[in-house]
Amino acid sequence: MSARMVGTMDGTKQQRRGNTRQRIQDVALDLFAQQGYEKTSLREIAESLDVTKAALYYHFKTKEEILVSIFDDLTQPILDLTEWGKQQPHTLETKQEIVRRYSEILAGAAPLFRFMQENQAAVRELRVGETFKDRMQGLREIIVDPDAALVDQIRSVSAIFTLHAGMFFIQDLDATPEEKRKAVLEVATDMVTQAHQRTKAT
Amino acid sequence: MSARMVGTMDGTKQQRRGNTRQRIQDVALDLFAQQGYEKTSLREIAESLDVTKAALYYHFKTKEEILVSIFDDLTQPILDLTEWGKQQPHTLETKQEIVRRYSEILAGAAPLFRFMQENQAAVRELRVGETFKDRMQGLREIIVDPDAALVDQIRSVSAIFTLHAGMFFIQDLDATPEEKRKAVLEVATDMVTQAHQRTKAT
Amino acid sequence: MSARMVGTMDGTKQQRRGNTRQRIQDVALDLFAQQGYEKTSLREIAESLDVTKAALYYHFKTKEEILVSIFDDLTQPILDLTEWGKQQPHTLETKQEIVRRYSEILAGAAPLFRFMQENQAAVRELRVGETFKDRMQGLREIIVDPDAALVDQIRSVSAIFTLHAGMFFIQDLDATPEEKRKAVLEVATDMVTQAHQRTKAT
Amino acid sequence: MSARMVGTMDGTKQQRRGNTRQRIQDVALDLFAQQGYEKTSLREIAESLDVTKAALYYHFKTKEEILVSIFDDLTQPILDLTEWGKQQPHTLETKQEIVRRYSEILAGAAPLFRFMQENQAAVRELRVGETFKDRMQGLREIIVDPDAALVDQIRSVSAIFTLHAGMFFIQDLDATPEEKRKAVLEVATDMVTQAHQRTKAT
DNA sequence: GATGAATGAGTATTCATTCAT
DNA sequence: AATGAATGAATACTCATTCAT
Repeated sequence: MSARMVGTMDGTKQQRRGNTRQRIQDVALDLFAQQGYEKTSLREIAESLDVTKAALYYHFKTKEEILVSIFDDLTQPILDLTEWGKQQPHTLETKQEIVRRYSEILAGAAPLFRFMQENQAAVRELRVGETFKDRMQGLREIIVDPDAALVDQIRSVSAIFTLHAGMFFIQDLDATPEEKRKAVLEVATDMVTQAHQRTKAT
Repeated sequence: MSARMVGTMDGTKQQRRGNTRQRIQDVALDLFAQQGYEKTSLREIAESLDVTKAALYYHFKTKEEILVSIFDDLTQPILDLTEWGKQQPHTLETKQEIVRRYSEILAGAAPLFRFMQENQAAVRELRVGETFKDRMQGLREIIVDPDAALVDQIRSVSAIFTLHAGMFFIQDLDATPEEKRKAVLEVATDMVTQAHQRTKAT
Repeated sequence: MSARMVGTMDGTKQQRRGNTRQRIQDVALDLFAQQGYEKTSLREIAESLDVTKAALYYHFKTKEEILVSIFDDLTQPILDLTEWGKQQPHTLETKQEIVRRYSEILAGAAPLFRFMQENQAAVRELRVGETFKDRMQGLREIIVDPDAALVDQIRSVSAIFTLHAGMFFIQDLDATPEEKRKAVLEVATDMVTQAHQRTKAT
Repeated sequence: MSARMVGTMDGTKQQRRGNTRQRIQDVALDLFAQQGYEKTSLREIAESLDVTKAALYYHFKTKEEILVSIFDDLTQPILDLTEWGKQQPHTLETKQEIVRRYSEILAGAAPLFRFMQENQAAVRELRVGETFKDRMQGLREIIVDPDAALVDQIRSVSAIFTLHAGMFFIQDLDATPEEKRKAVLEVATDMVTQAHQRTKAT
């Protein structure tokens, strides 16, 4: 269920060698995503792992740092994508490719993005809040043409939101996850395309 | 900043007539929206109003009930809109009108909707969580055509999501709030229109 | 169910003329007996009667005073009995008569005595605690012969305790309440008789 | 005064090794017995021990659990006695032995039994309430002959109550505690004997 | 690489009581 | 004869964090 698989080849209890840090991150992310950041207590995380709270403090300085560490690991791809995007010409093809790759990133770390979406208030005063905003801002600067009409700027931004929405608000639609992801991507691509073309048509 | 203004014409402290209940709701909504539901304590609300915590309990049975009361008051318009929508033919014009009116409802109770958006995790296990889901579901059933292609269903849902996102994620764009609202509405209308027309074209 | 019946001949809501004080006492005693003194809140009493807490304060100065008023009304018979007993010769017949009459008093105000028995800790630091002790002490002085052997003194005290216990700890025995009361009375009388006779035999 | 002594040979404050749990139980029982369960707050217990309230929660999950733990430790002997009694023939000698041993158990955990007696109302809705009832029921089944006349059944039950009463309602009689315990035991034994013989005489 | 024991600050909630109307 | 509005003090309980071992 978790973002990163923890190889537990043998069912023995003695698998906890050097991987405790990872296990904490995995369990924490699952709980954060399910119940929210504030509602998830360190006691809960510790009990889920069958270690003491103090053990968490051996690996992380604070509760926030657990989140930060997960976040940093899992949002690195956004940075990479932005970096790549900046070096490309601002063509339609680039934008479409960004949208496509972003869709993959989202799918690859769904619990984290779900968490970020559903805990904006809690996350706002945490360091990750700012960082996330910055990373998203980076993406925006590539996708949104500052010379475009307001409507088209919004169309571009909305393309990204559509991807986000697609991850969580569409679960009841009647299709396989993969079909849905494809369809969402198509809609988002479409929006970014329309925005681009209308701008160039001016 | 609050949804409903509490006229305090005179600065005197002795204005505590019958309006305390309202004042609690107003202050609570502001704080919930700013800091999140969990992070906002009853102590904080009470201190903001210069009353004791016990006074809050005279007016509301629990913390949750404060939220519920605000929510019930402020989301009634969605119910009304859905009711109206159900009685209309499922034409393009109806859908556009729904989008337009929904945009107005959103603008009219912005702090609440911002709160709901940013506190989904916290709200999920509260009664308002379910209720909100239900109310949104009602809207969806009018706007989304079950016979439409998957992409077009997504386009419709995304239109609504765009309206929501538009309220909070677009603040840095360079335009007045009213211009932005108009533009967001235009994009959303456009999406719903495309979804409708593509479906009918089949 | 309550100690004193409140004539509610008509089912109308308007029966609350001058009897509110009484109704408070009745409801309070029932709740005190069921849940204990500490666990019964004035809110609960008020809600049971469909009046406000403040109304209770119109009739009684404090929570304790509600209990005191009930207690004073209902334990008067013990005082009367003691008064009567003092004027009698300390014969066996007198003691037996005391036991018999006390059994009736107990049966006539069962909820109060149950309450006193089950809430000794709570009642100890209330005025009624002291008062009750005093009243029981009065009875004891008549029934217990100071010249009797220790065992026989205990036998006498235990007779009274048997009456008390008989009211509540014997509910599962297979007999009608009236049969049980009679049987308990017989045992108690027997104990007091044995105590008396052994003493006189010396 | 407490049931179990906590050896604090040195008066130093730094004795907090592994005995905190025990100290909590001891202090709690003393306070519960003195003031009642409801009236005794965790703050009070904590302050008596010079630790914080949170420390109590490290050792016990709830206030009730403190009581349960004390209760379980201290009423185990009743279970043992019942177990023993079940394996014996239901002779007079067995019943007398049961009464004798029960008297010792009572004396050995006087504060707890005093507490149970004086806090029946409070204890009724706690787990210990049910458990205690069950344990007493076990004893009763051995001592009370179901074929005996109602009076004799009551006589047997009353024997047990006499033991209880003996612990608390006889403090003002003029004799040493040990003398009193002996005398109470004699009375109780007598009652059980009479009940037994009358039944067999039939 | 962890635990056992504890803390300080906080939380939502409840209670008996007051008082102007 | 009673209410509406409020208070001050308390309660059981939780949390993130610390630190000696």
